[in-house]
Amino acid sequence: MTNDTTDQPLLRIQEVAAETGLTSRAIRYYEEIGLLEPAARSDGAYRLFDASDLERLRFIKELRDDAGFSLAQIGQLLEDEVARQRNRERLRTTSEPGERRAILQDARIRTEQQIATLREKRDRLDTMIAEAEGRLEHIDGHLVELDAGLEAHS
Amino acid sequence: MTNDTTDQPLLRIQEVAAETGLTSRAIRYYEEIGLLEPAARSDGAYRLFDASDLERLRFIKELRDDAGFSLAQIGQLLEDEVARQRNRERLRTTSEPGERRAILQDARIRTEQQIATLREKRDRLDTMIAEAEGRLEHIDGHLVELDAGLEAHS
DNA sequence: AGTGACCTTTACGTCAACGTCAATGTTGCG
DNA sequence: CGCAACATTGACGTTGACGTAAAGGTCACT
Repeated sequence: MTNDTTDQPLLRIQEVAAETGLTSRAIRYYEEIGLLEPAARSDGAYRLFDASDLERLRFIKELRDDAGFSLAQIGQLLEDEVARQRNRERLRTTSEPGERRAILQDARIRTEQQIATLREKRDRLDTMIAEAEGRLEHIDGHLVELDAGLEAHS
Repeated sequence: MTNDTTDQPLLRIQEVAAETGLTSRAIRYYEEIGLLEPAARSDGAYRLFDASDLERLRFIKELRDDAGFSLAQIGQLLEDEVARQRNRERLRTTSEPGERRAILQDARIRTEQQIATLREKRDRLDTMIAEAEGRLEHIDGHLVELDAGLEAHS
C-alpha cells in the first residue's frame, strides 16, 4: 500500500532559514521556548528538519508577521510540541483506526480553534476599517458643506 | 452660528488612562516618542487632554492591540503630531474656505491611506483563514477515508 | 588527513515598550 | 494653611524577541 516509512530529505538549519525567511537564530530561539522540536539530530548534533517542521515554521512566521501574534500567543494557538511529537510517532506506528481517528479529531479541534482566533482578529480589523470609513465620510461631509457654502456665495 | 471657542472639559492623565485603558506611563511614553502632544498644560505642569486627544489615544490603542502595529508603524500611519497641532490651530482660527479645504483634503488623504493599510492586513488574515480552512478540509478528508475503511470492513 | 563551510552551545548585547521607584511639585478641599 | 491625592521629571529595571561574537565541533570533499 502506501509507503509510510517516509524517507524524507532532512534539511539543516541554514537551508530551513533560506526556505522560510527566518534566521537561524530565530529558529533556535523558537526551539528554546518550546515552539518546535526539529525532527532529528545528526550524528554530530546538527539539527535536522523535515517537511512538517517547515510547514510549522512557515505558519509561525505568518502568525507573527501577518496576524501580529506574540510568540506566547502562538504557543497557545499551536499544538504544544510534546503532543506533536507524540502524535507524529503514533501516526507512523499505529494503524489502529480508533487511534488514528482520535489523533485526527484532536488536530481538527485545534485547527477550528485557530480559525476562530483568526476570525476574531479579522473582525476587529473590519471594525476598525468601518470606523475609518466613517471618519472618511465625516470629512467628506465637511468638504461638501464647504463647497455648498462657496457655491451659495457665488 | 456655531460656537467654536469650544470650552472643552480637559482631563488629567489618570482620568485619560481610566477612559482609554492605557496606563499613565504609556501615555507619557507616547508623548515622548512623538505620538501625541496633550492639548494643554496646567499652571503647574499637569498634562491636560481634550476630546481629540482621547480619540487619538483610543485609535493608537486599537492599532496596537487589535491590528498589532508597532508604535513606529503607528507613527507613520498617524498624522504627525506637529501637523496635527498646526491644523488644530488653523481650523480654529481661520475661516478662510481655501485654507479649511486644504486641511480637510489633507486629512482625507491620510484617512484613505489608513484604510488601505488596514485592508492589506485584513486581506492577509483572510488568506491565513483560508489556508487554515484548507487544512481543516484535509483533516476531514482523512477522517472520511477512515470511516469509509471501517464501513467497508463491517 | 586537511580544509573551508557549516554547525553547536554559551553568553553577553540590543531595541521596543513600557514598569517602577525616588525625589519633588501641584491641586483642591476642610 | 495643611494635608491627601495626584502630578512632574529623571533614571534605572524588565520582558520579549531576537543579534552577535567567542570557542569550539562536524561534514563533505579532495
